[in-house]
Amino acid sequence: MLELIELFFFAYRNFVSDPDEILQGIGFGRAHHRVLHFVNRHPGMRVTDLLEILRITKQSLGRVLRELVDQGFIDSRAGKSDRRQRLLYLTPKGEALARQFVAIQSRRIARALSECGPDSRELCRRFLVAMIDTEDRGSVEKLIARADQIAADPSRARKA
Amino acid sequence: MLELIELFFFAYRNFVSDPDEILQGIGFGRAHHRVLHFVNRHPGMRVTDLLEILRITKQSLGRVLRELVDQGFIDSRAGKSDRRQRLLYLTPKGEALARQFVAIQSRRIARALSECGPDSRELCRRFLVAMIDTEDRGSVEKLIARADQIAADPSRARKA
DNA sequence: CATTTATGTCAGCCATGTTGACTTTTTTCG
DNA sequence: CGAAAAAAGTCAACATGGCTGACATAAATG
Repeated sequence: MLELIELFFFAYRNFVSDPDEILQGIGFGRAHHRVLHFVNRHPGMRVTDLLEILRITKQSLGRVLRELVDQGFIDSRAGKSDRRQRLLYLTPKGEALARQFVAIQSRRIARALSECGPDSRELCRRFLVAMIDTEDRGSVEKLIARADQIAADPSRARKA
Repeated sequence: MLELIELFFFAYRNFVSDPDEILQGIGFGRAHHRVLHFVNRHPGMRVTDLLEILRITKQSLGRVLRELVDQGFIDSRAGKSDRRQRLLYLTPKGEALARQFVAIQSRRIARALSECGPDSRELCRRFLVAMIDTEDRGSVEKLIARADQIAADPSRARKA
């Protein structure tokens, strides 16, 4: 059991070190990456959505989000049905960056999966799901499913 | 692929949230946990060993290690064959705390494995190993093997 | 219209990681 | 033997990113 504890630690450390290289080049940090990632996956999401997904305070988010907006990676627009809201979209610049992150993260996972064999993907997925708190699994899986739907049919994203 | 990226993020977040509860109660942080964990696994390890495993600077380590020593969780002794070195051991107080961490982390993993079925442990192990940089795998596996040996035969730990 | 909600801002603090520089003691090796 | 190297430690400053509390504005709600 201790072995898996340690392997999880080392694996995750390497997993996040890949995007770090990109982040360092642009003067951003991991918090920026996370924000960019989820806005990429959920165009038109609200600030509140991000707070819920990332489980950070609005002050923490505000700092990072402001930099991403100021530097042209994210576009923040008032909602149509509720003008208090700020709906978040990636700019083309932001999308290009997000693609870079996805690519570099996917590479590591793809390589790991290919080493483990053709049927390992599903078991790994199940393991990671099982590592998530029971009460959160539904919302995480729903979040992922919804993002996949949007990727398949972009008209499903929230409009502004 | 994006699914696994996100699942890994959420899984790890939950994984480290368990020890956080303990840490918060004693006014320590994750860096303390990591130090305690590896000293537990490698009694008699040197400061340099910790720096290498954790890949942090001696200044970072020094701060946390000092607190653990000052508060009686870790015992630091000069080496016999090289008096420059500081060999690190857990005190009984430190061991008790380390046991708590191991227990709470093991619980989550054990539950996840039991959900995935009897043969999933080996595949999960392989996946996590495969997620580690190729050039680090040897040393990580050796580190784990060595710790397991010490756990099986404590006389193999470094003496001070 | 009073209250609530969504977002944003100000401020201060904390944990932990980094860099650079310097110090002391001990070990190494020519 | 002594210069150089090594192990550890310390001081200082800074960065990132998370937190708390308080406050403000605009918009929505009942």
